[in-house]
Amino acid sequence: MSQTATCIINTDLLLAWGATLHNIEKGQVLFCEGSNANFYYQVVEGRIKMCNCNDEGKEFIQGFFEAGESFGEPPLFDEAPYPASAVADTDSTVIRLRKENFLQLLKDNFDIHFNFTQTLAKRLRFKSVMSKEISSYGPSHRIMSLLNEYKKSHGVAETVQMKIELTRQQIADMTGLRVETVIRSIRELHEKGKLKIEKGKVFC
Amino acid sequence: MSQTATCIINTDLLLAWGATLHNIEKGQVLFCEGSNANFYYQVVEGRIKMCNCNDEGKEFIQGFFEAGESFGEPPLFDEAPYPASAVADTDSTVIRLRKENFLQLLKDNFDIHFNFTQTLAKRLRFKSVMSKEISSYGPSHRIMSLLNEYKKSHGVAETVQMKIELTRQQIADMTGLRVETVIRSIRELHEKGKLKIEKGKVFC
DNA sequence: TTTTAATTATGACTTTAATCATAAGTACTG
DNA sequence: CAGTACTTATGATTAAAGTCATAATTAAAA
Repeated sequence: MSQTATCIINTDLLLAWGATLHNIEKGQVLFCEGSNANFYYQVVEGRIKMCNCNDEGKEFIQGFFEAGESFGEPPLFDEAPYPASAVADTDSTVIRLRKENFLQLLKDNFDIHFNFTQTLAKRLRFKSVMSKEISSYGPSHRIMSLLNEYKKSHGVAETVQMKIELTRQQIADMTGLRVETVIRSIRELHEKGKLKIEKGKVFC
Repeated sequence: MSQTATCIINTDLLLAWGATLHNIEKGQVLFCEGSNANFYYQVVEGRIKMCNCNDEGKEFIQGFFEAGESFGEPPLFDEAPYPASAVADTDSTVIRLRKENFLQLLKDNFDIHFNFTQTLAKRLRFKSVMSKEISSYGPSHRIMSLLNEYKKSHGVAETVQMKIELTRQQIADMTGLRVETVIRSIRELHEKGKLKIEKGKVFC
């Protein structure tokens, strides 16, 4: 189930460098927007949500991170506080390594450093695509674009159909729309044959 | 004028590695969205705009890059095409280095590699902030947030006032709004004393 | 300085997604 | 399998930004 093959950094290596494993329950907060970063984090099992909460309580989801993926890295490099909070979206296991050890690990190992740089580049690409979508297109287009990125990140070809493990609310929070708008747009996309709804679940 | 101190990679070093300088006129395109990347780019003088053009001709500006900053890097690391186009916003000089040489340069020099990783981290932070703003807040809030980021990227403290070298149209294209909306919002912010308009120019 | 181009300004109207309210469907729990 | 919680569904209304049209400033060029 968990795609250990695409781990950013091998779990055993992290453990050898002094990393520790942590089980966290759904809903538990790992770190908060505005606080300082002391650890490098990687998902071992489950799903972590990075999100912002605005003044009126509306949530914006920066992204989900699954097995093998790292998250919350920018503050390790620019000394500024976290731009978003990390919350367990399902019961999860994460591995974390002290910042100093992580930076030393990068220094000692070019391949890992380079692999990590590739990760940031990919993340940047995802952000570029989503911000373009959010600011230039209407609901349906945004949603389709998100679903395609979702598939891509799960290694599924655009031509192959997969079950999308996101609620309408989560899609809304990732695209800057309201639940009702997402529900209506997805219905419309279903009617136009651009995706399929089965027992409420989206297949795309 | 040009902040050579904060160069991602020293110009002389790049030249020693075989980089070449290029003068480009305002409006000239350096590379296009969807094409493949062969070079690492850095601004020597002037300003480069990274942007997307949607179906209806509406432009979305991913960001501006000024003296010392690099741009268009993600494709050098993930083999995918450019997510946006690069256009000279003013007459500019850029320095570019063949991809293979650039990657070798990173391999041979940890400090540069690390410095580069820091750059990507900062860029990612900017994108996180802007996408949160665009999807969660109204025009005035988005604009203020962009202007603050603009100041930060120019090394100006939030408390100090500076002239914003962006037209209303450019602000609109960076925040996903329309010119008229930006004009009206900036007027309103001016009336509320959150910024100042002098001969049409914004001071914040 | 005069002309021209680009940018900012403002009003009237329209569209679209947000909001509010309520109901139906699905899935988890004891 | 009944009951509860969550998610999806749908209609009616509202508000806010987009659109269109036109004018006034400001900056650049002749």
